[in-house]
Amino acid sequence: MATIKDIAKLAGVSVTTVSRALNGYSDVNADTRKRIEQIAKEIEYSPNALARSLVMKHTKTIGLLVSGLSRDGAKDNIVFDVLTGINEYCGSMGYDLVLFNTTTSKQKEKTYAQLCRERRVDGVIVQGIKKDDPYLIEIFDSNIPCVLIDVPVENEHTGYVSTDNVDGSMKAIRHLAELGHINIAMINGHDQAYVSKERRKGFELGMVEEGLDIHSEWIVNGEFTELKAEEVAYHLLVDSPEITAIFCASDLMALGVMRAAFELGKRVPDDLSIVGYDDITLASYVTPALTTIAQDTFRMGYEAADLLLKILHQTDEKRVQLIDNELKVRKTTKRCK
Amino acid sequence: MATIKDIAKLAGVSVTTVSRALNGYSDVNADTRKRIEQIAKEIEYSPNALARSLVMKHTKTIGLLVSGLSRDGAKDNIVFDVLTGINEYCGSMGYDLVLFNTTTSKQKEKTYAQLCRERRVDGVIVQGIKKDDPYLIEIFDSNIPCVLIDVPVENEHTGYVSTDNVDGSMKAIRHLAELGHINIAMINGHDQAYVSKERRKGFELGMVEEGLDIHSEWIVNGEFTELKAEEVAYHLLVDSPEITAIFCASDLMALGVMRAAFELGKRVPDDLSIVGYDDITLASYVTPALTTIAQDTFRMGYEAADLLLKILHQTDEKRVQLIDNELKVRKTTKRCK
DNA sequence: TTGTACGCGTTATCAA
DNA sequence: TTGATAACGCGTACAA
Repeated sequence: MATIKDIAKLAGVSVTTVSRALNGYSDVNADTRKRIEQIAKEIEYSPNALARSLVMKHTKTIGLLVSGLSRDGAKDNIVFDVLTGINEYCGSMGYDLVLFNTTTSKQKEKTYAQLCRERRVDGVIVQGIKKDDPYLIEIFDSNIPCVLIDVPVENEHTGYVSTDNVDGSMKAIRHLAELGHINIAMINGHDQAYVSKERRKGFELGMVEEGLDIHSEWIVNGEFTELKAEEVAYHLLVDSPEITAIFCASDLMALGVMRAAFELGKRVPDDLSIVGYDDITLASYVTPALTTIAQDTFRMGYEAADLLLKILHQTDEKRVQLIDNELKVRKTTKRCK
Repeated sequence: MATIKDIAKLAGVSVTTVSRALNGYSDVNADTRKRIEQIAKEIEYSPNALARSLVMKHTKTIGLLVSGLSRDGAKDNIVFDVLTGINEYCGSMGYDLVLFNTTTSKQKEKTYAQLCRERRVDGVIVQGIKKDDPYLIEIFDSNIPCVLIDVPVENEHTGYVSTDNVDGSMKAIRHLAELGHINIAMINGHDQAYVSKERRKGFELGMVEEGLDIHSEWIVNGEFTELKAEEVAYHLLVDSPEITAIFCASDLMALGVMRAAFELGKRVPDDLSIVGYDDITLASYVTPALTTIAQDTFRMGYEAADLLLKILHQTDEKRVQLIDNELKVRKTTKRCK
């Protein structure tokens, strides 16, 4: 593989001159520059990013730490959407992405800092991390620039992007209340997710705001999975048939609830109204189409990358970026009988 | 950031010894090794992969060239699934993934070889590339180990993984013929995709095998998009109401055809049977659930990574890996009236 | 405008 | 069992 040394030899100049010519420095003769560029093209020279990074102290790469990069993560397209957003912005800024492997046990031995430092990534974007993940402390303590998705951590070198999950949930409850629903239940995710806490808070705030009673036994965890949500919703609806509406902390769980309702012979939305969260692709394709709180996940990724690069270049003091969410009324909610 | 030099100083030995100790060489005193490891931990040393790669001539990274990494690529979860499969295998083998940016115009100036050589990736996996993409020639001509998804290119250093698209399509036609369908149309993708050619061939072979007439005007391109497929299917069904079944080269397009049927007041599957291709997540969630030819896209990614590493280490002569596909009969196909 | 010399952090060769 | 020393490919003071 060709190096600047080869070019130097061929052009009869020193490597310094070649380096300067190729990097667009002004203090190099126009003729020599042209000659050098010509030769570079001829021998198909590509700069060695490794060698360059070694001396330049930056790699122009962003590390990606993604938990949901597993087989069933495909159903909700959230991870993918965020990834796409990150990719879009990073690409436009000349940064490449490296996917870290946190899934396999082999790599799990490595600490967060080790992972990042080995590859010498300039910064990291973290997605799908749980509250009790040991990485979280490391992220905070290390001095590696980092942006998290949906996990509020703030620091000199770390920030986050999220949506207003409290407000989003309140929108859902308001919508349900407007339709005359009083007995509203909630299927939440799990206690290891920050969004779950927020969405529950929004649920409760919304209920209070609307003057509705909160039955704490009507708030159950569905583990963010369709199956578990189906199961808990089934029992919930059997035990408390007076429930007329369920707010779910994710669309996937809402799908599970729809199944449970079907099994019990309850029609959606006639007998049971359902509101989801996320607006995944499936939401608008299932029948009936799911009413949900939409998050612009692509934009979350895009803004995360933007925020990270700003932290990197210290061009901004901002450490938090909130994205709008929006109630999308479709076919799973209806006026209470 | 700590280096082996720091450790050497602290331990009172040479860098050579440190290097050997940390890399598990046998010719180093047990005591010194222990001391070195101890110090390494204390000062939080991580090896610099850049420096190592510079001398080792390999980076333990695989480059990913993905075309469908765009916002609407989320609907069909194919790209994501393949990515997950690649990630799974590479992770288990200690390889990291770097996502190349081919989408943005800025990076589009770079040639394939430049992209790969700059980052010094050990190999590349290419997905979603079209027949007329200039990269294709480069992939063949360069000597960079590469595995393509669904593009038959074979070489000393390049191979591919795919499914038997001819056979898959024949399965679809056989199924339709068994149900008594005679007037079968096909919505294909576009001419820049290899799979389109294959699936068309399978369609035709299947029709011949079943003794059915092929109407060439009943084979139209839907560009692999839902919208375009809906449009062409609409016209097709208006012009030729005798059509009772449509085979689509992708599930997304099948969804478009379902819409077209709905607009025309045709019931699926009573008035029109539809078979898709891919078995994306949406396929089993829409109503009626889509009959389709399922591809194990996760496995395609997994096997692609496996094949690539084998080419890399020259442990196998194999350059092609075919994955099974399978007809999944659901609710969009029915006996012809 | 150009060249010399050094350093980035590592591994590898050879000699001690 | 250990240590100098030379690479790897590049950028950059400093000198010319």
